[in-house]
Amino acid sequence: MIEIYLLEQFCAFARCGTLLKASEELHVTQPTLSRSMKKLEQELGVQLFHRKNSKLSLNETGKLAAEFAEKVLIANQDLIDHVHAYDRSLRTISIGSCSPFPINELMPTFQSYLPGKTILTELSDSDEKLLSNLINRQYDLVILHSLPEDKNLFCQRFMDERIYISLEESHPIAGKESVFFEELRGIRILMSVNVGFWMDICRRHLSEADLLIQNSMDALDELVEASSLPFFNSDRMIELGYQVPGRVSLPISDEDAHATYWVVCRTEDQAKYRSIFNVVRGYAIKHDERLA
Amino acid sequence: MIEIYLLEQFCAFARCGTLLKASEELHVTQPTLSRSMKKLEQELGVQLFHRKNSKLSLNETGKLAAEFAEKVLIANQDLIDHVHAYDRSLRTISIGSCSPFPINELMPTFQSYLPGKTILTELSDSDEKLLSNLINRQYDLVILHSLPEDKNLFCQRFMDERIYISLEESHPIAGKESVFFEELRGIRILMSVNVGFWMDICRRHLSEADLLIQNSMDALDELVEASSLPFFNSDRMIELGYQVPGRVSLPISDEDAHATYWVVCRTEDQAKYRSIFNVVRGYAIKHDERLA
DNA sequence: ATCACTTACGGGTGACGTAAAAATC
DNA sequence: GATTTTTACGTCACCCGTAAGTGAT
Repeated sequence: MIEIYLLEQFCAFARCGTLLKASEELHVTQPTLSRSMKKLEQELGVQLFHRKNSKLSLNETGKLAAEFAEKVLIANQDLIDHVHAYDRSLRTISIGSCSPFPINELMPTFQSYLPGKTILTELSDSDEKLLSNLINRQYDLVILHSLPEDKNLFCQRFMDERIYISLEESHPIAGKESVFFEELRGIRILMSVNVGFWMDICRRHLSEADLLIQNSMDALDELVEASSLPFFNSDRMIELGYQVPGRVSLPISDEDAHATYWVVCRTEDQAKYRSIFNVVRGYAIKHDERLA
Repeated sequence: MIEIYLLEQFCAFARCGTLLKASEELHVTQPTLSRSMKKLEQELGVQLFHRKNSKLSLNETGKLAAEFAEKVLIANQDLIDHVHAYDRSLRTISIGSCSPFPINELMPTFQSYLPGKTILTELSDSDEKLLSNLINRQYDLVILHSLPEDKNLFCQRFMDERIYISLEESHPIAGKESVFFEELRGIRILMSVNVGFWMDICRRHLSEADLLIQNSMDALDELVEASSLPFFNSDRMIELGYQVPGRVSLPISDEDAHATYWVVCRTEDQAKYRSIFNVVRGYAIKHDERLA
C-alpha cells in the first residue's frame, strides 16, 4: 500500500509541472518532494518520470498513476466528508419550511423536544424542492403549504395563515372590509425577502416594480416606522400583536392569499418526532374548535 | 487526509471484531492498534467506537467510516495494480493464437522485430474469445483461422495448414492417397492437448474415446516412438521434417481439416507491427506462388 | 485467572528542513 | 547567472514493541 502523503505530493507535482511549484502549493521544501517522488517510484517498483536536462516530468506510466492517485485522494476525502456529515447529522436536525411563520411558531417546541440538537432551519419558495430534499435526507422535517401524496411520508396539518395588507388609516382603501390583490395594483408595498412561497404569490398578482423587497426584517421595520408605505401582514402576525399604530390591516380575499401548513417527515422517522407532531396536532385541533 | 496505514488497521478491526485478532492478522501488536484507533478518531474528530466493559466495537459512524475506508483501500490497490499492469504491458507483447503452428513459425520474427520485449503467447480454441481479448487489449496480436470483419482491426493472411494422419506403413488404410475423418472412426489416435481449435475439429468428427489426448509434447513424442498408434500431423509439420520412420502421413480431405491463418491487430497498432506484417505477407505471397 | 483494551516508556525509522552541489538553460 | 533537481546531513516526529495496568467475565 502507498501512503496518502506520497500520493498528495505526487498529484500536486502532476498538477503543477515542477517540484518547486508543487512544494510551494504544499508548503514543504522542494528537496522533500524530490525525495518523495523517488520513494514513490521505488515503492511501486516502476519508472514514473522522465529525468532529462534536470527537468522532471511524468512518463506515460506516471500519467496513468496520477489519474489513479487522484481517485485515491478523492476516496479519502469522501471518507472524511461522509463521516463528518453523518456525525453532524446525529447532532443536528434540519428543517425546511415554505414560510417563516410556522418555523417561528414551532421553534420553542423543537428546542424542548430535541434537547442537545442543533436546529438548522431553511426557507424555500417551493414545496417540490422541500419534498425532494426531505426524501434525500437533506431535511428531517419540512413545513409545506400543500398536502403531499406519498405513503413514505407522514403528514400532520398544522395551522392556517392568511396574508393581510397593512395601510395608513388615511389610505383611500383603508375603509374597506377586505381587498383583492387586483385592487393593490399600482400601490408600492414593502415586504421582506424572507417570506418563502409568499413571494411567489405576490409576484404572481402584482408587478415587480410595486414590491419594495427588503433584505432584512430590521430594514423592513425601520421603513414601516419611517414611511407611510403599506406592507404585508397576516392574521397570525396580528394575533401575536404585530400591529402598527395609525394603520389598519385588511385581509386579502384571494384564494391563494390563504395557506394551510402541513408538517411532514419521512414515515420511518415518525416515531422519532412523535412529541413534536402531538404539539402540531394540538394547534390544528385548537384551530378547528375556534371555527366551530 | 488520513494515512493508509490507519485505514488498513481500521478495516482489519472492522473485519475481525477485536483488536487482538486484527493485530494477529496484521502482524503487529495489539497496543499498536489501540493507539491507532484513537489516532484515527482524533484525526477525524469524531467518535467511531463504543467503549464499554473493556470491549471495543464500532458505532454507527464507525460502520459508515469502515465502508468508506474499504473504498479507499480498494482505490489504493487499484492504483498499484493498474500501474504494474501498464508498466508490464510496456515491456510485454501478448499474442493469442488459435493454433500452435503459426506461433512457432513466427516466433523468430517476433523476437527479432520486438527487441527487448517479453513475448507472451497463449493458445485458445475460439476465434471469438481471441478477438474480444484483442479488442479489450488483453492481446496485442492474435492469429485466427477465420477473417474477422471489423474496420477497427487490421488483418493479414499468413499461411495455410492441412492436418494429416500419420500411420504405420502396415496399417490397413496406409495405402490410400487421402482419408476422410469418417474413415478414422474407431481408430485410437494420439494427439496433444495443445492444438488450439484443431481439438474442436477432431472432437466434432471423432468420438472422445478414440482420442488419446496427451498433456505434453514430450509424452506424445514418447508414445509415438514406443507404440504403433496413429497420430495427427500436418503439411507444415511435414515440411519442417517432422516425419517418423516406418510411417506414412495421409492428408485428411475434409473441408475443415484445412485452415487459412490470419494475423490480426487493432488498426491503431498497425504501424507498430508493420515489420512483422511484412514478414507475414511474405509467407502469403510465397504460398500463392507455390500454388501457381 | 483470563481476556480485552489502555497507559507508559524507550527505541529506531523515516519524513522533513537546511545547506550545498550538479546540471541545464 | 538563473532555474531546477539532486545529494548530504542533522533533527525531530511518530510509529512500533515491551511491559505494566485496568476492568470485566
